[in-house]
Amino acid sequence: MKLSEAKAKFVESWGILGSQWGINRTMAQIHALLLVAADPLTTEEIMEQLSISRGNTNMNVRELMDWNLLQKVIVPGERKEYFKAEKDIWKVATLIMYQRKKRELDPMLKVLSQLETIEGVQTDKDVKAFTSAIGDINKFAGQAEKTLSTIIKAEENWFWGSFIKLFK
Amino acid sequence: MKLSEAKAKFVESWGILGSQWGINRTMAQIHALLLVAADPLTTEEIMEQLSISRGNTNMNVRELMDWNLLQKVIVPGERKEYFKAEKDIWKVATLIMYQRKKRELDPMLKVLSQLETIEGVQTDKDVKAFTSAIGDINKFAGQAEKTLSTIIKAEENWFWGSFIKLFK
DNA sequence: ATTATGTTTCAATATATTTTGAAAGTTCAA
DNA sequence: TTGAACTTTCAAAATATATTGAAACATAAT
Repeated sequence: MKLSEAKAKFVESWGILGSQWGINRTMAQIHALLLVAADPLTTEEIMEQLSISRGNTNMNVRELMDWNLLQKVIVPGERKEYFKAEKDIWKVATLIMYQRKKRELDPMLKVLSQLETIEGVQTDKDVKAFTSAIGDINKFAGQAEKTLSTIIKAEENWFWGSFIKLFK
Repeated sequence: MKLSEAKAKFVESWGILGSQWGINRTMAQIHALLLVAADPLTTEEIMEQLSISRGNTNMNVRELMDWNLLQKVIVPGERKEYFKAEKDIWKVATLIMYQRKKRELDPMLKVLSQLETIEGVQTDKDVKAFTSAIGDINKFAGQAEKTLSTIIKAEENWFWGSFIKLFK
């Protein structure tokens, strides 16, 4: 397989994977393109290589920067902005975990804790079933939150950062 | 908060969470409804409580059964089919992990391994960048695969272990 | 065998999401 | 201050996804 072909295949697969995880296809494709690029790319180059419009490129590049998955690169003497991706895949994973935890798990936990106390007698079969189910889910989500926090914290910490590299 | 209100809130939140993870909202809502229900529900009851059509209900219930998150319950003397959700939240989590691993991670690993060897000299900067990036991602995905398999396997053992105990 | 009850299918429709592209905005250099 | 180079915005269009509902199908009771 040739390099260009392999790149295209990777971009496509990463795009599909992203869309199955609630990330829009173009955003994932731009990310993929920059993950395997040797050098930073400009908006123009991204547009051309993925055959997408300027507006679409701009929007999704900004979104990726919000996630801290992309960085602007300033090339001295150039007006154009270049973009490069975070290449450390473990760092990529923790960045994504951090964003999703913040955007999804944390709000869910807030809702769940609100639902733990409801009106009605605990002897009522329906009340009992509900509080029991919510209690279990809350406990599980709380555990997940703790685990994720630990992983994310570990990555931020230099010592554990180095330690984790052993498993890469 | 009243029980009915709390249920509605939970169904809504679970639906939003699901849609952010590539699971359609209705599917997640049906799952939520049955997770906190004291007893199995019929298609009619699901339709009514979520205000959705028969076709929609049927499709998503079948999808949930494909994921093994729902089971049919036969009530003696009744024509109607009842459905109940797996309530063990850890079991739910591993069932979802299993399905997503099978549908998404495994195919991705297959693609990645195909991409590890490409034409061109390793001294080429672009080739080097590509193989290095893919190598890292592949290693990471392989580790994820192993970890998930271990978790899922452990859960299966636990499940069958308990199941077998019923016959002792 | 006929009817009543319940389930499944799927083309049409509705809804949601993504993408485009041109105009407006910004920044820099002369 | 002007204009060229580049970036951002956003309403309209395109695309993708989900939902409906009625007809076809299946099965049990009479």
